[in-house]
Amino acid sequence: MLEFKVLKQSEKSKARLGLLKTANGIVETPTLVPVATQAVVKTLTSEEAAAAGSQMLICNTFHLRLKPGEKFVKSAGGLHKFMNWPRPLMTDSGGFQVFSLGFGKDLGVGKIIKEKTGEIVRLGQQPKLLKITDEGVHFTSFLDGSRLFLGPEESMKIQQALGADIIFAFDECPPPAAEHAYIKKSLERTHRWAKVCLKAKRNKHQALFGIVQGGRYKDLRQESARFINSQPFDGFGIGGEFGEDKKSMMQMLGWVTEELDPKKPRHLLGVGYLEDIPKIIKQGIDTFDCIVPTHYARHGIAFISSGTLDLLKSVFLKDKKPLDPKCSCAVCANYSRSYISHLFRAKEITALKLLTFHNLFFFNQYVSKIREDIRNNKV
RNA sequence: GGGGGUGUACUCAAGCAGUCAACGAGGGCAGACUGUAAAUCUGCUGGCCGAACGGCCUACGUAGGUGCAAAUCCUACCGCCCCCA
Repeated sequence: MLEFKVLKQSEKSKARLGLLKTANGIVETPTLVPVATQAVVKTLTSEEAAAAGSQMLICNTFHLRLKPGEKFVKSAGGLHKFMNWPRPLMTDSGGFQVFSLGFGKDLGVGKIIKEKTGEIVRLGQQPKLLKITDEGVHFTSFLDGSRLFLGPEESMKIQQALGADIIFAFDECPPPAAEHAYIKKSLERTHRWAKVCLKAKRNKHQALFGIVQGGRYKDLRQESARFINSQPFDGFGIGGEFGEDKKSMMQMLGWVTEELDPKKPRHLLGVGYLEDIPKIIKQGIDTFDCIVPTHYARHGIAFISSGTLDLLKSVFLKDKKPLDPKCSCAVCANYSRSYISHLFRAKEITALKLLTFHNLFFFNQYVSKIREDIRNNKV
């Protein structure tokens, strides 16, 4: 099972240094959990993901249910063996797809909304591509049009077959800027589902995290955090939206972490622009996953100590420096901006791999430095 | 030498009298992306003025012509391609 030890609680902030012991290894926290939706960190082998400093990966129940189907993964001996990742693994429950394939797609918005919008989703509203009921969510597969139903039991069953070390309760990730009444109703559903997930069977080594929702509303965030905290979960996930700016985001995170048992790990779902990372850690977050380092890499953006580079820009063709002169990764040791820029402009797939590796290494290094800072009383 | 075809913006390529500064694609440029339907998506891409509607100028091989109006029709010339001798 899961063991979580807080090695040090910062006196300057809510940040803490910890060790998360899973059946497949130990994770030093705080840590970034790179996203491996389809049982792969896109463009990298599992060995490379590890070489980039990744300690734990998160795969997706929804995607693996559709492709290849959990039975193939199970017959391969589980996710760890299937993807050759003999280290800690998480699976997301599919709750995020309720949003990303639903209102997120309809409204053309991400999880976090930039401009002030007011309340744009009302109680009773349904997204176009899927139907949310009290039992679960009916999806239409984008692969072949087939119907897929995902509810708490289904999600748990699939996650049991996949066999990750940490699995998440099936939640509704509600759209940002939904009105209070919508979030309240959604929250009741998510809480009911949380109880169903707790009752469902899972493998002995699997820890179950409950997910706190509540949108941008303080009363609902607190209510959700208290409820999830009162249940026998092994840890917490914090999901949904966090308002329109970073300040409100940190405030909202604070409402939640205040209510959570400090002895259990907290995972923030899907947040992690580089500049967000120190802030969420200071709010008491232990682990967090984010597509940014890998996703942006495939779009040509390198994260470096002095900011970001867009390798698609022609200026980099004549730039012989490494991506980041201060970075000690294998890509920076061996390749120039010029070369990587050329590969991008020539649409060579190796470009994606080189940048993904660097970004991941850079993010992991960045978080490792924060762990150091917590240890040394700097954070 | 005879016959046929063709020449369009950075490139390829549509258009074959007015709705054409010219479809589309590539390239170029700019922007977006936070529990990944994402090696993706969006916008711009002749010049000048304008926030915009729009206006003016220059442009469809070259030079003339017809016509209210030409990338589109006619004449000559130039270049490329194919077939026959």
